[in-house]
Amino acid sequence: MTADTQIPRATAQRLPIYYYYLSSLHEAGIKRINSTEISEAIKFDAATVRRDFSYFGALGKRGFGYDVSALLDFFSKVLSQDKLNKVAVVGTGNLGQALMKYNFVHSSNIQIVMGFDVDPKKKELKIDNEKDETIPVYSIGDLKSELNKENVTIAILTVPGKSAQEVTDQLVDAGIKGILNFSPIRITVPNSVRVQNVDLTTGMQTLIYFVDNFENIKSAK
Amino acid sequence: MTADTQIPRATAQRLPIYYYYLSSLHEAGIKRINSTEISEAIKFDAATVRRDFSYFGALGKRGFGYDVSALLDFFSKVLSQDKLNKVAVVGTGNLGQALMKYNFVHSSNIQIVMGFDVDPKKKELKIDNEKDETIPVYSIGDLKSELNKENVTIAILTVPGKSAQEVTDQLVDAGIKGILNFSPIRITVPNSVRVQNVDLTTGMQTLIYFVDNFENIKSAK
DNA sequence: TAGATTGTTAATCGATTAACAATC
DNA sequence: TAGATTGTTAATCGATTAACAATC
Repeated sequence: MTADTQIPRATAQRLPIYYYYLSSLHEAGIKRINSTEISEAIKFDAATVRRDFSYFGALGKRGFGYDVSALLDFFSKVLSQDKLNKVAVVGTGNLGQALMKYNFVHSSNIQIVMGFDVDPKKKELKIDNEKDETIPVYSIGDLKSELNKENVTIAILTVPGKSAQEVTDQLVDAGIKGILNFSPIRITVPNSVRVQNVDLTTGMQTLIYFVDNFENIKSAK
Repeated sequence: MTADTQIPRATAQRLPIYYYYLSSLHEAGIKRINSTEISEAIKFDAATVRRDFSYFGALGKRGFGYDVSALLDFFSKVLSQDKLNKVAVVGTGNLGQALMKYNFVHSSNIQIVMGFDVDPKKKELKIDNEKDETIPVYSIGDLKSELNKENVTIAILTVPGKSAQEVTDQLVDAGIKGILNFSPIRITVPNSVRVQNVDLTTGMQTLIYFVDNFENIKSAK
């Protein structure tokens, strides 16, 4: 939880991958693992795995490897798996609704608790996921008050590119601390706000480019 | 379309961002742009922008900048915006259905034309997006025949982590050339198949980590 | 021509990986 | 102890960026 050293971005991005893999090992009753086996499963170099872990201290035992349970517990704390993170979807068009319907069913620590839209008649989205929830949708005008009422500090941005920056400014003003950005726009935020881009359409376009231009891409390795 | 030099991965990943930005400029009637303005909009260094463009040849004019229309046309060809890319969703659970519903509405060159699931009673998903389509869902057993019938070479993988690798092997066997992987598993494919990972839950977990450990992350810049 | 901005060289930075001494 | 595997140093690689000569 408290890291003495600064963690490189690249390492931080891999933490959820490690966590997921360790969970699956734990579930399968595997008690012990080494960096080579981890490496084979998640496709990062074994040295990268050891280096990543070592940022958090000496988590393994030389000549032995890593204790799955202990490691899982540790990363669980690092990734705040114990606390519930309430999230708002901003922009309840096709993509926003799709995400509300999905609602991170397999992550117990993430829950979408409200949506916002310019069009306030999109109220009360009936959701039929495993949890059978109903997620309220509010007008964008009520952003600040509704977010604060429920203490929501993470937002999923699924508005059209055109309004992405404008809505971002409102989110920042409302005290949002993290934005999962689905728009193809690179939004501007103050230094205290974190942005994570999810490249959906962009990722698909890149994939098509990679497929069509197989030979031209450097070291696909 | 034909690049003389090999394109670095990082550059290829930025192409759709450039394309999207150029489209918006074109739509706004802007005829001319320079690397500094592009840089400000998309948040990559101006030198990175010029370097990226230069992999495709000398696309600009010194002392002038870039002609928006010409650049847009060029990238449109590079990214195969003219041809329709038919895509299959494999795993029609919450996330898969959500994506079928979404169906890349804003990208005219991408279309989800079929889905697959182990549970074949999930047939005929009624979709009510702008296009009012009905996308058929087949049994995973019919993967090869149905994909080949429609000449689908791109798949979106939205099966549970547990079966991700097994289903991937079937996709490869069926002749799939590109996989947009939503599972938190890093799948193994032969060298001739491209994989693009989309980190949805993973991205959200990373975001939460970044927010909670603001001070500990290196050079968030 | 003078001014502006590209395309590219060279320097820097961050991330990956090979190699191995430390040590369980 | 002998064998195995970590944690870390040093080398490498790829990507970013500063700086500027080329040139429209």
